[in-house]
Amino acid sequence: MVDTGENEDVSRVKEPAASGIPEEIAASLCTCGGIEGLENMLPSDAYLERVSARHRACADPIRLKILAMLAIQPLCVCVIKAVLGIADSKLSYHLGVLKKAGLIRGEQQVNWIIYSLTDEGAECLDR
Amino acid sequence: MVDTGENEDVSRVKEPAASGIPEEIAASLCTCGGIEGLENMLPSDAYLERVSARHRACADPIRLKILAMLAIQPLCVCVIKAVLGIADSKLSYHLGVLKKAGLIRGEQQVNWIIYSLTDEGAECLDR
DNA sequence: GTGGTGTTTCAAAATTGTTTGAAATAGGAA
DNA sequence: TTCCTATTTCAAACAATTTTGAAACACCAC
Repeated sequence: MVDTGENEDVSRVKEPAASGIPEEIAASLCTCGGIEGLENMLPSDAYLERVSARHRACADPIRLKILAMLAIQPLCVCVIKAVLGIADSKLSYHLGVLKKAGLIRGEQQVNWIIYSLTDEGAECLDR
Repeated sequence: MVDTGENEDVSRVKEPAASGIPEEIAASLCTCGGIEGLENMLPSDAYLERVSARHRACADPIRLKILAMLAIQPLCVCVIKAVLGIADSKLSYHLGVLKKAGLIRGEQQVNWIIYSLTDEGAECLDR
Protein backbone atom coordinates (compact mmCIF):
# COMPACT_ATOMS: atom_id res chain seq x y z
CA MET A 1 0.00 0.00 0.00
CA VAL A 2 2.86 2.27 -0.69
CA ASP A 3 1.83 5.29 -2.70
CA THR A 4 3.90 7.44 -4.94
CA GLY A 5 3.04 10.84 -3.54
CA GLU A 6 1.59 12.57 -0.56
CA ASN A 7 -1.77 12.44 -2.28
CA GLU A 8 -3.45 15.38 -0.51
CA ASP A 9 -4.38 16.68 -3.92
CA VAL A 10 -6.33 14.49 -6.32
CA SER A 11 -4.94 16.25 -9.40
CA ARG A 12 -1.53 15.00 -8.39
CA VAL A 13 -2.57 11.39 -8.62
CA LYS A 14 -3.01 11.89 -12.34
CA GLU A 15 0.45 13.35 -12.62
CA PRO A 16 2.95 11.36 -10.58
CA ALA A 17 5.66 13.57 -11.98
CA ALA A 18 5.18 15.71 -8.95
CA SER A 19 6.38 12.80 -6.83
CA GLY A 20 9.19 12.04 -9.22
CA ILE A 21 8.05 8.71 -10.56
CA PRO A 22 6.66 8.06 -14.03
CA GLU A 23 3.13 6.71 -14.19
CA GLU A 24 3.81 3.26 -15.61
CA ILE A 25 6.66 2.62 -13.27
CA ALA A 26 4.65 3.83 -10.33
CA ALA A 27 1.76 1.60 -11.33
CA SER A 28 3.77 -1.59 -11.58
CA LEU A 29 5.81 -0.60 -8.56
CA CYS A 30 2.56 -0.67 -6.62
CA THR A 31 1.92 -4.24 -7.69
CA CYS A 32 5.14 -5.27 -6.01
CA GLY A 33 4.76 -3.18 -2.89
CA GLY A 34 6.34 0.09 -3.92
CA ILE A 35 9.95 0.92 -3.42
CA GLU A 36 9.96 -0.89 -0.12
CA GLY A 37 8.49 -4.00 -1.70
CA LEU A 38 11.06 -3.84 -4.45
CA GLU A 39 13.83 -3.61 -1.88
CA ASN A 40 12.58 -6.75 -0.21
CA MET A 41 12.73 -8.69 -3.44
CA LEU A 42 16.42 -8.04 -3.89
CA PRO A 43 19.22 -10.39 -2.86
CA SER A 44 21.02 -9.58 0.37
CA ASP A 45 24.08 -7.40 0.35
CA ALA A 46 26.17 -10.32 1.56
CA TYR A 47 25.05 -12.38 -1.41
CA LEU A 48 25.71 -9.58 -3.87
CA GLU A 49 29.11 -9.16 -2.32
CA ARG A 50 29.93 -12.82 -2.82
CA VAL A 51 28.69 -12.94 -6.39
CA SER A 52 30.47 -9.77 -7.38
CA ALA A 53 33.68 -11.13 -5.86
CA ARG A 54 33.39 -14.19 -8.07
CA HIS A 55 32.91 -11.99 -11.13
CA ARG A 56 35.89 -9.90 -10.09
CA ALA A 57 38.05 -13.01 -10.02
CA CYS A 58 36.95 -13.79 -13.58
CA ALA A 59 37.34 -10.23 -14.77
CA ASP A 60 40.72 -10.71 -16.41
CA PRO A 61 41.58 -12.58 -19.62
CA ILE A 62 44.72 -14.10 -18.11
CA ARG A 63 42.76 -15.60 -15.26
CA LEU A 64 40.03 -16.82 -17.58
CA LYS A 65 42.70 -18.52 -19.66
CA ILE A 66 44.12 -20.21 -16.59
CA LEU A 67 40.66 -21.49 -15.71
CA ALA A 68 40.22 -22.77 -19.26
CA MET A 69 43.55 -24.61 -19.10
CA LEU A 70 42.77 -26.21 -15.78
CA ALA A 71 39.42 -27.32 -17.14
CA ILE A 72 41.36 -29.48 -19.60
CA GLN A 73 43.56 -30.97 -16.92
CA PRO A 74 45.33 -30.10 -13.68
CA LEU A 75 48.63 -28.42 -14.39
CA CYS A 76 51.78 -27.35 -12.66
CA VAL A 77 52.77 -23.71 -12.55
CA CYS A 78 55.57 -24.22 -15.03
CA VAL A 79 53.26 -25.48 -17.77
CA ILE A 80 50.76 -22.70 -17.17
CA LYS A 81 53.65 -20.29 -17.41
CA ALA A 82 54.87 -21.84 -20.65
CA VAL A 83 51.45 -21.44 -22.22
CA LEU A 84 50.83 -17.91 -21.02
CA GLY A 85 54.36 -16.66 -21.48
CA ILE A 86 54.28 -14.29 -18.54
CA ALA A 87 56.63 -13.64 -15.63
CA ASP A 88 56.63 -15.95 -12.65
CA SER A 89 55.52 -13.33 -10.19
CA LYS A 90 52.75 -12.14 -12.46
CA LEU A 91 51.44 -15.66 -12.82
CA SER A 92 51.71 -16.18 -9.11
CA TYR A 93 49.64 -13.07 -8.52
CA HIS A 94 46.84 -14.27 -10.78
CA LEU A 95 46.93 -17.77 -9.33
CA GLY A 96 46.62 -16.14 -5.93
CA VAL A 97 43.55 -14.17 -7.01
CA LEU A 98 41.86 -17.30 -8.34
CA LYS A 99 42.81 -19.29 -5.26
CA LYS A 100 41.59 -16.65 -2.85
CA ALA A 101 38.31 -16.61 -4.75
CA GLY A 102 38.04 -20.36 -4.31
CA LEU A 103 38.10 -21.08 -8.02
CA ILE A 104 41.26 -23.15 -8.04
CA ARG A 105 43.32 -25.10 -5.54
CA GLY A 106 47.02 -25.88 -5.48
CA GLU A 107 48.42 -29.15 -4.21
CA GLN A 108 52.06 -29.45 -3.38
CA GLN A 109 53.53 -32.44 -5.19
CA VAL A 110 57.12 -33.48 -4.72
CA ASN A 111 58.75 -30.70 -6.57
CA TRP A 112 55.86 -28.79 -7.99
CA ILE A 113 52.51 -27.35 -7.17
CA ILE A 114 49.71 -28.79 -9.22
CA TYR A 115 46.77 -26.49 -9.68
CA SER A 116 43.28 -27.72 -10.46
CA LEU A 117 39.79 -26.31 -10.70
CA THR A 118 37.47 -26.38 -7.73
CA ASP A 119 33.79 -27.11 -8.31
CA GLU A 120 33.10 -23.42 -8.14
CA GLY A 121 35.84 -22.74 -10.65
CA ALA A 122 34.36 -25.28 -13.03
CA GLU A 123 30.95 -23.63 -12.69
CA CYS A 124 32.47 -20.32 -13.68
CA LEU A 125 33.36 -21.71 -17.05
CA ASP A 126 30.00 -22.91 -18.23
CA ARG A 127 28.59 -19.53 -17.48
CA MET B 1 54.10 -35.72 -30.84
CA VAL B 2 55.45 -33.01 -28.68
CA ASP B 3 57.83 -34.30 -26.10
CA THR B 4 58.76 -32.82 -22.80
CA GLY B 5 62.53 -32.92 -23.03
CA GLU B 6 65.31 -33.08 -25.48
CA ASN B 7 65.40 -36.83 -25.04
CA GLU B 8 68.98 -37.50 -26.12
CA ASP B 9 69.40 -39.49 -22.95
CA VAL B 10 67.02 -42.32 -22.15
CA SER B 11 67.49 -41.92 -18.42
CA ARG B 12 65.94 -38.50 -18.75
CA VAL B 13 62.68 -39.84 -20.04
CA LYS B 14 62.17 -41.47 -16.69
CA GLU B 15 62.79 -38.21 -14.94
CA PRO B 16 61.04 -35.37 -16.69
CA ALA B 17 62.05 -33.13 -13.81
CA ALA B 18 65.06 -32.29 -15.91
CA SER B 19 62.77 -30.66 -18.43
CA GLY B 20 60.80 -28.93 -15.70
CA ILE B 21 57.53 -30.78 -15.99
CA PRO B 22 56.25 -33.33 -13.49
CA GLU B 23 55.73 -36.85 -14.78
CA GLU B 24 51.96 -37.13 -14.51
CA ILE B 25 51.41 -33.74 -16.03
CA ALA B 26 53.83 -34.50 -18.84
CA ALA B 27 52.09 -37.80 -19.52
CA SER B 28 48.59 -36.37 -19.83
CA LEU B 29 49.96 -33.33 -21.62
CA CYS B 30 51.18 -35.71 -24.32
CA THR B 31 47.67 -37.10 -24.77
CA CYS B 32 46.50 -33.63 -25.69
CA GLY B 33 49.42 -32.71 -27.88
CA GLY B 34 51.80 -31.20 -25.39
CA ILE B 35 51.93 -27.56 -24.55
CA GLU B 36 51.21 -26.64 -28.12
CA GLY B 37 48.18 -28.91 -28.20
CA LEU B 38 46.96 -27.41 -24.98
CA GLU B 39 47.32 -23.94 -26.41
CA ASN B 40 45.16 -24.90 -29.36
CA MET B 41 42.36 -26.05 -27.10
CA LEU B 42 42.02 -22.69 -25.44
CA PRO B 43 39.52 -20.00 -26.39
CA SER B 44 40.78 -17.13 -28.49
CA ASP B 45 42.13 -14.02 -26.86
CA ALA B 46 39.29 -12.01 -28.37
CA TYR B 47 36.76 -14.30 -26.75
CA LEU B 48 38.52 -14.18 -23.39
CA GLU B 49 38.57 -10.43 -23.65
CA ARG B 50 34.85 -10.27 -24.24
CA VAL B 51 33.98 -12.66 -21.46
CA SER B 52 36.23 -10.96 -18.96
CA ALA B 53 34.68 -7.61 -19.88
CA ARG B 54 31.26 -9.01 -19.04
CA HIS B 55 32.53 -10.25 -15.69
CA ARG B 56 34.09 -6.88 -15.03
CA ALA B 57 30.73 -5.22 -15.54
CA CYS B 58 29.21 -7.57 -12.97
CA ALA B 59 32.10 -7.22 -10.55
CA ASP B 60 30.43 -4.68 -8.30
CA PRO B 61 27.60 -5.22 -5.82
CA ILE B 62 25.91 -1.96 -6.76
CA ARG B 63 25.75 -2.98 -10.39
CA LEU B 64 24.56 -6.45 -9.51
CA LYS B 65 21.81 -4.90 -7.45
CA ILE B 66 20.78 -2.71 -10.34
CA LEU B 67 20.59 -5.78 -12.57
CA ALA B 68 18.51 -7.57 -9.95
CA MET B 69 16.10 -4.64 -9.76
CA LEU B 70 15.69 -4.39 -13.48
CA ALA B 71 15.04 -8.11 -13.62
CA ILE B 72 11.90 -7.42 -11.60
CA GLN B 73 10.77 -4.61 -13.86
CA PRO B 74 12.09 -1.75 -15.93
CA LEU B 75 12.73 1.29 -13.75
CA CYS B 76 13.51 4.95 -14.01
CA VAL B 77 16.72 6.31 -12.59
CA CYS B 78 14.92 7.98 -9.73
CA VAL B 79 13.49 4.74 -8.39
CA ILE B 80 16.81 2.95 -8.70
CA LYS B 81 18.35 5.84 -6.84
CA ALA B 82 15.73 5.66 -4.10
CA VAL B 83 16.43 1.99 -3.57
CA LEU B 84 20.21 2.24 -3.64
CA GLY B 85 20.46 5.52 -1.77
CA ILE B 86 23.53 6.73 -3.63
CA ALA B 87 24.44 10.01 -5.29
CA ASP B 88 23.08 10.78 -8.75
CA SER B 89 26.45 10.92 -10.40
CA LYS B 90 27.55 7.69 -8.80
CA LEU B 91 24.45 5.94 -10.03
CA SER B 92 24.91 7.44 -13.44
CA TYR B 93 28.43 6.11 -13.56
CA HIS B 94 27.33 2.58 -12.75
CA LEU B 95 24.44 2.72 -15.19
CA GLY B 96 26.97 3.82 -17.77
CA VAL B 97 29.19 0.85 -17.06
CA LEU B 98 26.29 -1.57 -17.40
CA LYS B 99 25.08 0.14 -20.53
CA LYS B 100 28.48 0.15 -22.18
CA ALA B 101 28.74 -3.55 -21.42
CA GLY B 102 25.41 -4.10 -23.17
CA LEU B 103 23.71 -5.41 -20.06
CA ILE B 104 21.05 -2.72 -19.82
CA ARG B 105 19.46 -0.18 -22.10
CA GLY B 106 17.91 3.20 -21.34
CA GLU B 107 14.89 4.55 -23.14
CA GLN B 108 14.02 8.19 -22.94
CA GLN B 109 10.41 8.56 -21.89
CA VAL B 110 8.78 11.96 -21.62
CA ASN B 111 10.48 13.12 -18.50
CA TRP B 112 12.53 10.15 -17.46
CA ILE B 113 14.83 7.51 -18.70
CA ILE B 114 13.55 4.02 -18.19
CA TYR B 115 16.24 1.41 -17.87
CA SER B 116 15.66 -2.25 -18.60
CA LEU B 117 17.70 -5.41 -18.94
CA THR B 118 18.97 -6.53 -22.31
CA ASP B 119 18.96 -10.22 -23.11
CA GLU B 120 22.61 -10.38 -22.22
CA GLY B 121 21.93 -8.62 -18.95
CA ALA B 122 19.22 -11.12 -18.11
CA GLU B 123 21.61 -13.98 -18.84
CA CYS B 124 24.10 -12.51 -16.38
CA LEU B 125 21.65 -13.04 -13.58
CA ASP B 126 20.95 -16.70 -13.92
CA ARG B 127 24.64 -17.33 -13.87
C1' DG C 1 12.43 34.35 -20.93
C1' DT C 2 13.07 32.02 -15.71
C1' DG C 3 12.89 28.17 -12.82
C1' DG C 4 12.62 23.35 -11.69
C1' DT C 5 13.40 18.43 -12.29
C1' DG C 6 15.88 14.41 -13.85
C1' DT C 7 19.97 12.89 -15.57
C1' DT C 8 24.65 13.08 -17.37
C1' DT C 9 29.34 14.84 -17.77
C1' DC C 10 33.59 16.44 -16.06
C1' DA C 11 37.82 16.69 -13.51
C1' DA C 12 40.06 15.81 -9.27
C1' DA C 13 40.73 12.81 -5.52
C1' DA C 14 40.55 8.39 -3.54
C1' DT C 15 40.71 3.64 -4.00
C1' DT C 16 41.78 -0.62 -5.91
C1' DG C 17 44.02 -3.73 -9.10
C1' DT C 18 48.09 -5.06 -11.89
C1' DT C 19 52.87 -5.32 -13.27
C1' DT C 20 57.71 -5.39 -12.34
C1' DG C 21 62.02 -6.99 -10.55
C1' DA C 22 64.37 -8.31 -6.59
C1' DA C 23 64.49 -11.01 -2.64
C1' DA C 24 62.70 -14.83 0.06
C1' DT C 25 61.28 -19.57 0.80
C1' DA C 26 61.08 -24.49 0.53
C1' DG C 27 62.56 -28.61 -1.17
C1' DG C 28 65.76 -31.79 -3.46
C1' DA C 29 70.34 -33.00 -5.22
C1' DA C 30 75.36 -32.82 -5.14
C1' DT D 1 76.87 -27.59 3.47
C1' DT D 2 76.01 -25.33 -1.07
C1' DC D 3 73.57 -25.09 -5.18
C1' DC D 4 69.61 -25.38 -8.05
C1' DT D 5 64.83 -25.28 -9.29
C1' DA D 6 59.98 -24.02 -8.56
C1' DT D 7 57.23 -20.90 -6.61
C1' DT D 8 55.81 -17.05 -3.67
C1' DT D 9 56.24 -12.61 -1.37
C1' DC D 10 57.30 -7.88 -1.17
C1' DA D 11 57.41 -3.07 -2.25
C1' DA D 12 57.41 0.27 -5.67
C1' DA D 13 55.57 1.83 -9.91
C1' DC D 14 51.92 2.02 -12.82
C1' DA D 15 47.18 1.63 -14.49
C1' DA D 16 42.36 1.30 -14.08
C1' DT D 17 38.21 1.97 -11.57
C1' DT D 18 35.34 4.39 -8.36
C1' DT D 19 33.74 8.26 -5.72
C1' DT D 20 32.82 13.12 -5.14
C1' DG D 21 30.89 17.57 -5.98
C1' DA D 22 30.18 20.95 -9.27
C1' DA D 23 28.66 22.14 -13.58
C1' DA D 24 26.14 21.13 -17.74
C1' DC D 25 22.16 19.60 -20.38
C1' DA D 26 17.58 18.65 -21.83
C1' DC D 27 13.08 19.02 -21.13
C1' DC D 28 8.92 20.83 -19.35
C1' DA D 29 5.99 24.31 -16.84
C1' DC D 30 5.21 28.87 -15.79
